[in-house]
Amino acid sequence: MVNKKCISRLSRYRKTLFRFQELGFVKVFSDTLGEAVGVTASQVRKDFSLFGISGNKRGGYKIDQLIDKLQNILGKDEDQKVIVVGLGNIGNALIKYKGFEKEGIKVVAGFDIDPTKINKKADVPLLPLEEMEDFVRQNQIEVGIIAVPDIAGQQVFDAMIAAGIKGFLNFAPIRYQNADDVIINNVNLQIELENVIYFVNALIKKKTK
Amino acid sequence: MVNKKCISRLSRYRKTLFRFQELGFVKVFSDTLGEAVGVTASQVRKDFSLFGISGNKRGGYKIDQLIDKLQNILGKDEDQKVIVVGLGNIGNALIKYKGFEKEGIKVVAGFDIDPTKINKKADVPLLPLEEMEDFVRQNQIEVGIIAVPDIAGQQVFDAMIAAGIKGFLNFAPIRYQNADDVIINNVNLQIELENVIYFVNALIKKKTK
DNA sequence: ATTATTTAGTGAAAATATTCACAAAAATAC
DNA sequence: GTATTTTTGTGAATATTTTCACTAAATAAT
Repeated sequence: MVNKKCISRLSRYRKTLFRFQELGFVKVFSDTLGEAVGVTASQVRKDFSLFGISGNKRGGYKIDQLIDKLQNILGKDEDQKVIVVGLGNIGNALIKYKGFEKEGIKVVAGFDIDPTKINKKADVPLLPLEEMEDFVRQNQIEVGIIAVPDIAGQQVFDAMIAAGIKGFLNFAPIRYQNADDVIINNVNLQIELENVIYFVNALIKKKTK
Repeated sequence: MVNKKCISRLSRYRKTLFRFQELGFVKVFSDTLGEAVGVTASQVRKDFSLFGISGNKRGGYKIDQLIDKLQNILGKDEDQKVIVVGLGNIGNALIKYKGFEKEGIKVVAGFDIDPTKINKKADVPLLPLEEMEDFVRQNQIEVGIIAVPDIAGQQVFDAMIAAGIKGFLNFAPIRYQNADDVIINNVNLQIELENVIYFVNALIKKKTK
């Protein structure tokens, strides 16, 4: 079944395939790719079969074609424009982060309610929050990153929905109300870190007993 | 079964319980808590049962006791010290990020190979990478955050392992070699964003057809 | 006191996700 | 040109996770 985890794997396959391509490889097998990505060969084949991607028996998959198909599935035929709302530590980091551009994702603007954060002439323009809705409509932005404090989250979310944003990468540690018909992917760094701490403690307990 | 997702839910329960506690509530039911967190009541009860947490039939769970037990499980009886390696955009943001402190997690130092990033007198000291191993040993750090470029990842990882770090929150988009007996939690913001983009496109296709 | 109601705790069932295992196709070897 | 090997594609089997559904305990109502 096609779910979040499955799509993440496709992203990882693609990334690995780019690397293989750069190294001059032309074809790849499910076991090679699987090993590089850290999944089983069956998983690779099952994922591909789910999306109707096929290779050649005994011949593996042609890397070029495979990348093309993945690009198509992951929607990277053209650049994807995203905005960042909230220019605190995380928001600012994401705007400066170069990793997105490689995959055809372009952060086109940042927004904040704090006037001291505004810089319309910056490389990626940093604009006042009240300009967000117009900007989104004019530039037909579909995806936004929320990096505001939890207290401001719902309000910002509502405004983004009103402007027409359909997908959210959300760093604010809250669950949004009226979130039907949109995609929300929550990233909670606190929880991720707590997870590490739990399993480290579990590991150490296991060893000492 | 106790897995990453399950522990994440415990973290979310705890967070929600703190909120309830602040609002003056004394007890909570599995359905109330579940709704607040966004999971079913059965899921809440199952999770608790897995860790031997019990409430009272018809009486629900006492919030104080519940928090205590969760603190115990998640290892927050005392402060957890972590370091950040890599003082680029993400690394810096994490050092300044206040969200961790609330849950008893303290970022005690940052490290980078670039001398211009060093500031030993900062609130959270920013130190040269070569001091990392000593620092980790002297302060008995068990958990570290890797926020270096992928190219530097493995080397930094090896050094951290050598110093005795047992758990990693990793932002570098690579899979580490020789990663047995340690905990690695990978966070890949690119993949998370690509996920949103995929599902937004899928959503829009579904509507227009 | 007795009855009715609510809610935890938990095995069983259902739903999901992953792996297995093998047939069929393609390439290679002889 | 036939046999052998390799690797895909996939239905079946297995494993994992979540939900269901019911028992039993606690509380409240009569």
